Amino acid sequence: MRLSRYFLPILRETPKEAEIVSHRLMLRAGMIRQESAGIYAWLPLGYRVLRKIEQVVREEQDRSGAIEILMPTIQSADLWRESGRYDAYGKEMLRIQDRHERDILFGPTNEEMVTEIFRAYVRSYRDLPKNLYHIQWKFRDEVRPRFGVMRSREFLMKDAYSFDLDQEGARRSYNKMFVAYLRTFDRLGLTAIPMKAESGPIGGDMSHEFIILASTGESEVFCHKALLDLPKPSPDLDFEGDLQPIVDSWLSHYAATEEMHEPARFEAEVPEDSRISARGIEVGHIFYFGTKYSAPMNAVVTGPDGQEHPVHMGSYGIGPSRLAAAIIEASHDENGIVWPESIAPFKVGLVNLKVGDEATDRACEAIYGRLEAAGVEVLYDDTEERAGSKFASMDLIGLPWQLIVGPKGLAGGTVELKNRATGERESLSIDSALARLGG
RNA sequence: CGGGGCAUAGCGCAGCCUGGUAGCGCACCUGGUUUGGGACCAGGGGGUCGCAAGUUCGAAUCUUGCUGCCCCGACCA
Repeated sequence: MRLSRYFLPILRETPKEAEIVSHRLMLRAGMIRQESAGIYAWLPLGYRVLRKIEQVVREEQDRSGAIEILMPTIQSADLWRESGRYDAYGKEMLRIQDRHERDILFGPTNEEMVTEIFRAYVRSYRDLPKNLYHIQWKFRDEVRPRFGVMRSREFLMKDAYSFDLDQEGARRSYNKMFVAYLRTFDRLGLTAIPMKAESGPIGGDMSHEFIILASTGESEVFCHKALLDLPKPSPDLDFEGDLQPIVDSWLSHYAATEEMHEPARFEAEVPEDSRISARGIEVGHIFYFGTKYSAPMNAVVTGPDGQEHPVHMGSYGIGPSRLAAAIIEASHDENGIVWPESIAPFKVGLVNLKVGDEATDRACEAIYGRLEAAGVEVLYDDTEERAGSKFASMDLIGLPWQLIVGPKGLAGGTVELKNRATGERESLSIDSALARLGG
């Protein structure tokens, strides 16, 4: 992509409403535009990132055996009356009427709908387990949206729903998601720690929030230092195998959010020099809720015993739009964003330091062409800005690599390759620079 | 939902107290000089001063109502 033809509205000054660093950087880097309180348009750079996050989430869901569907954003109130949640949900739910004055709503979540879909088709335990997920916009009318897309009213969520014959099966499904989440966050460049969460009316130990540590996190969290260095499950893991040992290895260390924190246990179980108490951002939440929806909504299957059983369900959420902000919170410096390569909007920023200089233009065009041909995502700054301004913009938008081409280097047959994360710069020949970038 | 604050050009702000032809910086356009970490000079374009009513000869400025947005707290992927 040529910057001169792209739509990248970079702000030099920080809009005053932006309080936390990710919000400031997303606005300055031209990733998002606020349209209403807690409602954002995704501009090209932001949208590229969002799609990449979505794709990583999707790949890991698929790998774990979950199956993608797409349910609507608008739901009928009647469906929610079946579960009793239409009255229970409160003002967070955006309630609307259509032209026939029928009550409808913009979905804050999809348990009822997925249960309705499931019960319409599945009759036998032989068809279980199933895990259906979708990645869809949700709306929760937060009293006080804030921090940009970190806590917005409209947000993108991946929500998966598992169906099993009994609790034992549900635990296996739960474990798959647990492991899939570890892999997902790892691929996104995040160290997410599963922490025991409020399990609601169902009780039990199957409810965890995945938390990343960040100074701007919303809640206080406590955990054992060892959790930061536990190995992540590998891509060739057999999800049909026994995942309990992996799950147990994570749960064997103390980790809790404010609400679930037990100071006495923390002090007893964790040696003083291993205690971490920090702020955290919730980036995922998984929980088992048994027959909470299947029973009232009559989602039943026939078991091996010939009897009908309400299915045991769990639901598993990850917020890609929130993750975009969370990743920035975890990965930035004073100059701007530092994208992990897995979700960077472009891999390389090609900086032409002297547009109009024939040799420089020619070299840049050649490099640009070769990178494009090799399928390397490149943003080519072919604008007539000054060098300093180009450097500042590139640092701000945080592409992992900057390939800097100017007359001085070219005179000696070199270009400069800068690593955004480390700041390290190397003078290389064009060929070896391209080789390094996979071009 | 309780408490506080803001609304003036795309962004950041001044002007308001004490009413009298709307300003600054950045960004944008033109010309010139510059050119490896956010250049300089000269010229230029752009604003129903959030909306509505009131007071007044005259309202960005005073009064009232409304709307939007932000911050602090209680709640949430």
